[in-house]
Amino acid sequence: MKELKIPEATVSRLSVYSRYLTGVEKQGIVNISSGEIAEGVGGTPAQVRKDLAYFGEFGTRGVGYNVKQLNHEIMGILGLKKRWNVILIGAGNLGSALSQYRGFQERGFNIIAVFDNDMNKVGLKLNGLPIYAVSQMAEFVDKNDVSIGIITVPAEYAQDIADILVETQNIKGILNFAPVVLTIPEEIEVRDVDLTVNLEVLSYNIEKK
Amino acid sequence: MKELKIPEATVSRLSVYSRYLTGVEKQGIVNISSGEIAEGVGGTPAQVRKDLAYFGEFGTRGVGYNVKQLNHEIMGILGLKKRWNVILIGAGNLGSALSQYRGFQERGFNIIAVFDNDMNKVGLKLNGLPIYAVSQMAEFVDKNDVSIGIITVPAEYAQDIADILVETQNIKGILNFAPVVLTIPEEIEVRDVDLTVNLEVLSYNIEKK
DNA sequence: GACTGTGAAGCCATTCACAGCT
DNA sequence: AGCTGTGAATGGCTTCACAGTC
Repeated sequence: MKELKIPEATVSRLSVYSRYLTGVEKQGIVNISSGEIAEGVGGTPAQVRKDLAYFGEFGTRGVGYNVKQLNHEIMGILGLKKRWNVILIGAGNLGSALSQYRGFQERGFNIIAVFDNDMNKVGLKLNGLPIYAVSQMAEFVDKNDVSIGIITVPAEYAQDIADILVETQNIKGILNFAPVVLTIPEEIEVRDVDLTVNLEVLSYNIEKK
Repeated sequence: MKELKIPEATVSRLSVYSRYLTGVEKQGIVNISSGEIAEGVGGTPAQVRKDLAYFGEFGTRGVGYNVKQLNHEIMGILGLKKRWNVILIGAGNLGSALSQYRGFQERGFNIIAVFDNDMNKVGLKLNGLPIYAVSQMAEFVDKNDVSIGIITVPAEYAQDIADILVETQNIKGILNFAPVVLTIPEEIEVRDVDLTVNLEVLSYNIEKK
């Protein structure tokens, strides 16, 4: 095992491997080769082995990997052995969809509250989750050990929300769905999810032909 | 201008540049430098110039780029001068969110119908869009010149939906939100959007520190 | 003086190919 | 024989640095 710089693409793939392995595990399969994993996730065997080798020697030569054990290792690497408390800001359509998204729960992310500035929504529930006013957000974050915020407000409000989250000193990461670049101190992790970019790359690739 | 292989990352960034320029254009700004674009989208000036240079010489030395003209060029490159007819398969939460998502409309993607196999939903409207049965999908695609399908069904049904879309001979691209690898003939473009991967990379980056 | 366009250099990620275990 | 782990080779993307143009 080497303590090298890990490619971000490797980390993304580990996440995919882990979800795939979770499914395989449920089927009761005990061992799996890099080739089988590659097949299952749409990659190459060499890539799978290289990705895993950044973090240790998890396999057995001639045999492959123990599914359960490997998945456990990967989840440890990704920080998924514990559960994360997450809040969602923006009770619009996308926020509503994400608040109910099974995948987050299944992978250890508990969305515990939703925040919005629309006073018609505040006090109501969104898929069983309480909706609070943004003015209550900082206090809530600190009291409830929230470390990740998901921003699904319109672009023009995203920076304001980010500023409040940063101030809490508890938030360590932000998943931003607003199509705007956030200015955030670098000790806080930010990832942008851009839904239209994906459609536009598709459009480009189609037209190119 | 060279007809080289274009990095996919470049295409993604062009999409971001274009959306940014659309905003700048609305402010009535006429010219912009690579440095200003970089600032606006969170990149570097050299990157911006290199990305654009793959497709032509759009700027003026000493001056910069004409905002409106550059945006028009980029939209042409991305295939966004026309509008695309899009259908959405899966009238669940995520589908509902996407069907209403402004960003798609604004960028030239018309979602014209939603399909679902839940007979309690079929016949109803989702944010003003008709919900049809999946059995009607192939016919609809061919009659309405639909070229892109957005899959938001659970993982276990995604391949079946993809198979139907492929059969239509009209669909040219698929945006897949199901966390599963689709088997698709290579003449059809596929892009996967994986929501949990982003959260897990965030988790990894937070833990790493 | 300001800013683009671009070859060259540098850096990062993927693929290859094989030694090393079981 | 089968499959992992990994240095080396390759390929691709980004950054640098400067010539070219206005």
